[in-house]
Parts: sequence; C-alpha cells; structure tokens
Amino acid sequence: MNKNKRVTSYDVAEAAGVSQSAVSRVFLKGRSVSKKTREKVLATAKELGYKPNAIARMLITKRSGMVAVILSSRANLNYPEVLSLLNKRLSAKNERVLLFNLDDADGLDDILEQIWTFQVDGVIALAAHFDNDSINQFKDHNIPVVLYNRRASGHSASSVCCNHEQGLTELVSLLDDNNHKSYLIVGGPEQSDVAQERLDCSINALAQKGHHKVPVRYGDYSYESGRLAFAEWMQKNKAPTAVICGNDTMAIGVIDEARENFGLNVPEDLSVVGFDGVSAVAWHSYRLTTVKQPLEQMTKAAVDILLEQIESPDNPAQLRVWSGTLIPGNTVAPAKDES
Amino acid sequence: MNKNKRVTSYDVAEAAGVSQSAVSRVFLKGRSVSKKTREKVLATAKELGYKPNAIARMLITKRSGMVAVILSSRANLNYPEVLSLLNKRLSAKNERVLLFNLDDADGLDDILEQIWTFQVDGVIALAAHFDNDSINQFKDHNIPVVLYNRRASGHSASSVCCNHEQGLTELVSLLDDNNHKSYLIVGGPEQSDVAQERLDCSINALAQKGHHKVPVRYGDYSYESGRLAFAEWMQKNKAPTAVICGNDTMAIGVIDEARENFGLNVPEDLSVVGFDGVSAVAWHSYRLTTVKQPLEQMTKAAVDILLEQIESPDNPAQLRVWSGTLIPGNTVAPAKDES
DNA sequence: CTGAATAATGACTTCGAATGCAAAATAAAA
DNA sequence: TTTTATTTTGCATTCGAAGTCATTATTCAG
Repeated sequence: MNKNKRVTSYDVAEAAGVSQSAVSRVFLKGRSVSKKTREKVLATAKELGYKPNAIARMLITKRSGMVAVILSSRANLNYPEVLSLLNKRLSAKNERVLLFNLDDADGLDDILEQIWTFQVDGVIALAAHFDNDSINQFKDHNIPVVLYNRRASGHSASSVCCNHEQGLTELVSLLDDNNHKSYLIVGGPEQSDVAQERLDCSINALAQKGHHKVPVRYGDYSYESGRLAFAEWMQKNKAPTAVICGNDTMAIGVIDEARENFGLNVPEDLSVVGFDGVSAVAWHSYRLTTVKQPLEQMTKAAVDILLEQIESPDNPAQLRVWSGTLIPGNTVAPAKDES
Repeated sequence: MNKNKRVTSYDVAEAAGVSQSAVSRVFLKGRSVSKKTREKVLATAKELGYKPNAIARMLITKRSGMVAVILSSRANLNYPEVLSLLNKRLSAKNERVLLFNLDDADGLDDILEQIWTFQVDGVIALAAHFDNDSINQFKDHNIPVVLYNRRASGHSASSVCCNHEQGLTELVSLLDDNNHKSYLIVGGPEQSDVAQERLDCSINALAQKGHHKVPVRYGDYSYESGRLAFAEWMQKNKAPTAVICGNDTMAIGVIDEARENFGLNVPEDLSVVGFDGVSAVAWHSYRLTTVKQPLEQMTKAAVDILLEQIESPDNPAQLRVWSGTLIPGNTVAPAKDES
C-alpha cells in the first residue's frame, strides 16, 4: 500500500477512531477489549498493512524475543540438525534465533559484547568453550545460559549433555566382548572440552576392562585428520585391532585410510567405532558402529530449560544428561587371534 | 557490578557530569566530542559496566543491524558452510544473523510476519521458494532481498547463483566424451526450483549431445532417496551406463545401491556424477565426480549486494552468476561397449 | 430503576539512545 | 585584543508500542 513510511499504531488508531492504547491492546493477548473495537481495529490494521513494531515492543517490555545461539565452528556434522531443531522449538515458543559463529577464543569477547547490547533473552551455546569467567558475566547480566554438550564447572550454568561415559562404555564393552586387545584412540581437538571428555571416558572404560596405556593420536574432527592420525600411527607402530574415534567423521577417515593405504579390511582386520550418529554413518560403504546422540530430546530439553530460566531467573541451574543409543553397524568384528 | 538494573546512558552521563547526548556521541563514530569528555565518559562507562542498548538504538535509527537468513530445510550438506560464511561476512559488516527455518510453503507466512515486525535490514534466502507475490511484499516493505541459488522471475530481486547450465554442460560433456549413450537422471524434489533448474539444464545439455528422451526419477536430495530412485528404475528397466544426480548426496546413494544390490562396479559398469561439491565427495569410497559451487565467492557477493541495497534501496536488482568447478573424481569411466 | 461490580477506554508516561538546533566554549584569524 | 570561524555541548524531541491509572460505559443483582 504505502511505500515509504511505516504504519504505526497511531495511524491505525486515528483511522479506526480509537486511542493508540486500544490498538496496542488488540494485538496483545489477554487484554480487555470489546468485540466491537477489536474488529474495527483489526480491519483497519489490515487495510493499512499495520504490523506491530517488535523493536519498540522490546524496548518497553524488556524482552527481545531473541535467543542467541552460539555455534562453534568446530565441524560436527550434527550441528545443522541441532540448529534446525533448536530453531524450530524456539520459534514454537515465540523466540527467534540470533546466530553467532565462534571461531576461536579470541572472537568470544566480540560475541559477548553483541549479546549484551542486543538484550537477548537467553543463550544456548553449542560446543563452545566457556570459562568460568564468561559464565559469571552472564550471571552479572542476568542472562540465562544453557550449555549444549558441555558441562559448566561448579554447576554455574545449566547444561544438556549426551552421556559420553555411558556411550563409550558401551562401545568399549562391545569391542572387549569381541576380544580386542590392541587399541588406538583417535581423539578430537585437544582444546575441545567435549573431545577431552570423550577421550577420558574412552580411557577409563578401557582401563576398567583391563586395557591400560592405550595410545592416543589427535585429530580435529575432520575426515582428513582421521586419515592422517591413523597413517601417522601406522608409520611407526604395529596395526591395532580396534580404533576408537572421537567422532564419526574421523572414524570414516580412519576406515578409508586403513583400507586404501594399509590393505586392512574393516571390520575383519580392524574394528572402528565413532561417536555422534551423523547421517553418513548409515552409508553403505561404512555402516559405522557408533553411538547416536538423542538430538530430539537434547534440543527439546535445552529449549525448555532456557525458557524456564528466562521466566524464573532465580531457579537453580540444572544438568540433564541423556544416554546415547548404540548403533550396531558393520565395523566391529571379533579380533583376529594373532597368537 | 550492579545486579538488577541495567546501566543506561543517563546513569553514565550523571556519573561523568555530562549530558546524555555526550555519552551517546562518545559511542558513535565520527561525532564531535572533545578528548577530555570522551575519556571521562569512557572511564565511567567502563566503571559502571555500561553497554549501549541496541534495541533503543534500533528504534531511533530505524536500522536493526540484523539480516534475516532464511534457510530451507531441504537438506543440502553445503548449507552449514554457507551459513557460517554468510555469518562471518555479515558480522564483519556489523550485521547480525536472525535465522529462520523454512519447512514448507506453509511456514513462509509466519516467517514473513516475523521479518516485518523485526524490522530486519535485509534478507538472504537460501534455496527457499519465493513466488513473485512474496517478493513484491518485500518491495512494499522496502526490505532488500538477495536470493541464493535461486533466480527471481523478472529480475524483481537480486540473486547470486551457481551457473547450473555451465556446470551440467561440463559434466554431460565429460560423460559424452566417455562415450555414454544410456543415461538416467535422478532429480531433486520437484517442488524445488534449483532442482528443477538442474534437471532442465541436464536435459538440455544431453539433448545438445544428441541424447533425447532421457528418463528421469526423482528424489528428495537425501541419500536414501538416491538409492530408492535407482532401485526403482532398475526394477523395470535395463541399467543405464551413466547417472546424473541432482546433488552429491543422492549420487552417493546411487553408487551404494548400484554396488550393493545390483553388483555394478562404479565407475567400470556405471558412471555417476553429482552436483554441489560437499566435503563427503572426497571420501575415498566414493571420490565422486561433481561440480563444486564457489561458496566463498557466492557468499561474499550475496552479502555485498545486500549491503549495497540496504545503503541505496533504489539501486536496481542485480544477478551474479558464478561458474562451478568440475571436480574430476573417480566415478566416471568410458562406457562399456555393449555393441 | 437504582446502585454496585465489572469491563472497556484514553490520556499520559515510559523504555534508552540518537539527533536537530541553538548556546557555549574554544581555536584561529585579523 | 577583538572578531570570526569552528568545535563542543546540552536541551528538547523523536522513534513506536506497552503499561498505569483514572474515567466512562456496560452488566448484573436487588
């Protein structure tokens, strides 16, 4: 209709012959408005093409209707799905996603700066590293945070996690049941908390089965780094019979490297397991045995907790942990008896 | 510092013994402030923990500093990277990303509603379907739009595209050079514009080489749908020697299905090509021959064009098309002479 | 039909920063 | 030193919707 100026509630009020307050009330639920004015306002609003200005509303209500989602760039093929699920659930609760990409610790300050100025209602941080100091800043600013797959030390922030211990224990048990004795671990990036936790859990689970001093190589979660880690190990060492990888993508890299450059058959000569349950694990050439994170539940919980904390900021931080599901693929077989 | 109330520019002004205007000017570039007041204000601002309220600023400046990015949920493994690149480039230009997930045409109205009320500065739409009507709505609301990999009919909106025609012509030429005569096309979802365009380009390119009436099956871009499409074709027909797929993921599905359930070797018995250049095409088990989209350039152009249109809304819409790069994998070989 | 209880309405203020404009302070020129 | 040009500064207003509160219209019981 009108090209240049935006239509405001005053315009509608005037055109409908009511007060601006009346217009405002019509667009808010649970406000006392007579049927007659409601219809009149709605009609003229439609006619003029009026849409409430969210910015002005934010200013007065002190609710931005936006949640900051901080995405670490550490490539995890699950994140697109996680992001999409979070977005869906948040918009169902009438919150929008303001997206931030965290590259390195350096960029964090910038992001935090943005978050304060944008008055977001809350924050969901995906696999990003937050030290206690940052978390305290959120407290100071009264902005609730939910960490996704990352525990806050001292329960200072809520978090939703996949139970890496349980998942890796299951994977290790499976390998142990298959009589594996010679292991290699390909861990994720050393700076990543999740990677570190998975590593620790792997080592502990192996130790409980009597496998000590298991060698570790590190990758950066990428396919290439998986290949490289395995290749490097093989240069100077004997082939293991089982490889435990910090994520699926590296596991797939290990499989390809083993097959292509070392003539090993998976799973006959080498068993490989991953972690995450990304969609590619189902691809026929791999059929990776892995543990799938319950993304549906985890994202739902993350959003629920966050909204609860937004409504009642004094509620204590909570931690919810979900078990992963073992996906029995085709990359684990009994260890060859080398005797 | 202070727990409950937010610090405003008035608080800082009072504490620093200056006017609110002065505080405001200190936090704006290119405003005339004396060195003395600047330092005084900056010091007390820091002391009180003052951060300008972006919401209030938006209201008065009529610039939200936010760009809506609409992501179609049609799974394309490229999108995480595209999203990340867009985010980086936008934040470099001091714009934040407000993320929307478009599931089906139905959800579009909701999203548009949000976009109007949130007063975003501009919109980047990834592979989402926009009819002319929607695009006109953006015009009415004076919000510039850049379509990513989707052309607007009648140049009514700017767009940044990968040149599907060129890419598919190269792929088809490659197959034709390898003497293929019997083709199958596995297209993307019929509702998708990009999928449709790729399909048309494939058919045209094939026709130019003298291959007419090439059969088409449809998938939804997923791995499973690729397998299914190929399997369905094979149930009632003779095996083709070459398959042209609407994206990489389906191509990988076709490869697996051909190998696993029909005993076909790729590329000896069957050549397969994809489109997109997702990272998985490099995985050893596939080494898919495909065309990679120049994401770096495309995202940069998208952001540049959008910002230009935000600054000068009357500039005409522009279209920028980028050639894809042929990635010669290992899934194309000379057709077997069936004589 | 009257009075009490309830619902609907509008005038006015608020949120917090940005800006036009005029006044004040400073610097530069004469 | 005086005058003129320039830079700083603060006042008052603006952005657009929401909330407070007092007032008016409506409903309902007696």
